[in-house]
Amino acid sequence: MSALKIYNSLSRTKEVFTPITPGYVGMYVCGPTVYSDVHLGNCRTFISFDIIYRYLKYLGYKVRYVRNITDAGHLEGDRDEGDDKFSKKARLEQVEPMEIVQKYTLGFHEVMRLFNNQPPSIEPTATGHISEQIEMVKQILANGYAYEVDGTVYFDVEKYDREKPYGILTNRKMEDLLEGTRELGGQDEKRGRLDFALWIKAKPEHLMQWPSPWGMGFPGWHIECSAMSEKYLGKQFDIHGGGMDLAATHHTNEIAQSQACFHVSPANYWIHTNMLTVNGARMSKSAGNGFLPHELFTGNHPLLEKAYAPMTVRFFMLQTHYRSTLDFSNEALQAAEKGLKRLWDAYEIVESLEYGVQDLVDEALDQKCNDLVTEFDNSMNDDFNTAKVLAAMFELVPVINSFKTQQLSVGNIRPETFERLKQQFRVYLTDIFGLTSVKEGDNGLLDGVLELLIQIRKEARARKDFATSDKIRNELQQKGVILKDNKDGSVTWEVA
RNA sequence: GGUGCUGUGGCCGAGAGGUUAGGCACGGCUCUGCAAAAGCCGAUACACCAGUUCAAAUCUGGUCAGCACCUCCA
Repeated sequence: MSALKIYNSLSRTKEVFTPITPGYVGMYVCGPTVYSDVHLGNCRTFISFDIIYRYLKYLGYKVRYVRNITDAGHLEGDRDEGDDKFSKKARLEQVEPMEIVQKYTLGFHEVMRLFNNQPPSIEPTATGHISEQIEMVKQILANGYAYEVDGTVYFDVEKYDREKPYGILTNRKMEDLLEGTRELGGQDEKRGRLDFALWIKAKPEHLMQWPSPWGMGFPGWHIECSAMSEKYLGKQFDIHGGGMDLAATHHTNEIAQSQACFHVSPANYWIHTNMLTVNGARMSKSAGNGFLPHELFTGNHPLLEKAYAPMTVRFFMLQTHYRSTLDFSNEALQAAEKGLKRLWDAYEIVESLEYGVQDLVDEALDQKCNDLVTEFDNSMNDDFNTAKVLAAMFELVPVINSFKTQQLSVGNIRPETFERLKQQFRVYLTDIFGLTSVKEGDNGLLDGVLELLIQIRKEARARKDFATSDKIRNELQQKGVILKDNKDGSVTWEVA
């Protein structure tokens, strides 16, 4: 089997993945800021990392997956002043900031559950790690990479850059970065234009504040991830992930903080997932083009023609590589819905098939099946190329369907080939891709009624009373139930 | 302005010097009482202009168009 290769943002190339400790992987992913509902773009990132998490486990690694909840310190504006997002929202809704945090954390978890994302191993919160953040700020100060001005502590970017390249993650030079920022105003406390706050002095009316060596205040946004990743994964760990939008500022600052504090680069592999777009423009909260998951599941959105199941959306995302932008549209979603059904039907068929007696083995067919199944792992090892895995799976669908219709016999391939095909189909679809059945749940009553109708129709057909049989089928179809007459005389039904 | 990325058939999207990606939609055929489903076959392609090469959608240079980040956002 090929070795796992991961595109590393640090080197901008695909690298063979080698964990620090053989057999173990530490992975940190930047989680949501819980001051409002997560939109689909956020979900895409977490679904991408869920697949990565599941695949690493499939490869046999023991994975510690840490994903934080940001519930403090995230400022509204681009300057290190003003309220954080929680305080602002709390004032708006006239509740406690922690009520905001609780509400949207629960909502986030519910959405993750609907998408069948596995929970991370540890989900630490910023407010739960204030002292760790303070300790880190103290150490950075002691190491000389930060300075305090009136209760606020800033990171000295230009000093840091003289020793370590600050813009290493996004390949930017200091001069270019400075060019893109405004001049410091007279009232600015910061020494350098790129300096960012590690700890921020709170105004008396500020709702969320903690005591620190610099007075009452709250942590800057970036320090929480550095402090919590160090606490649970160590000063150096394997993978750090997040959305691409976080690379230039948040992750760049994380690297600088950790280096300044511990003198090592925190993560070996940086993975960045690309954005979800709507009509070619990035989906974002501020642009107002965000889709909420429940709008999608209910179809209650002006741009949606119908509702889409969570699994349809998950599958839709799997059809694109995680580093490509993915454009969101009705057409694409409908195509995904049909494609998933075709694939899932084939999966159910292969699950129900048993290997009987070996027939004359069709060498070309046997080889084709084996090659396509081998493609699954090879494609995933090539930087988690889920789209390519799906292509291989779809190529197996006609083969599987032909086993059912007996246009091909299962005995035409070797028993070990069949078992491997069956197992890998299941493992990939359910364990790695995390897909579940989109069918309606068990409904004994409906089941019984339909069996009766199918029986009456069968009798009508037996006496060639097609008017009656067609009436039953057509009217059921209008009610949303599709009957299918199979070759072997059996009849199956499904909800449209 | 800086840093990157992208431009693939009607739509969505992989791939990456020679070999069918795949899905959806479309056309033909088979099966079927008729359908549906399924199977088989098929058409439509790599933004533009040069260059390298026996061979380029794939490499190089240029042109055009778009996107993202550099400011809160996954």
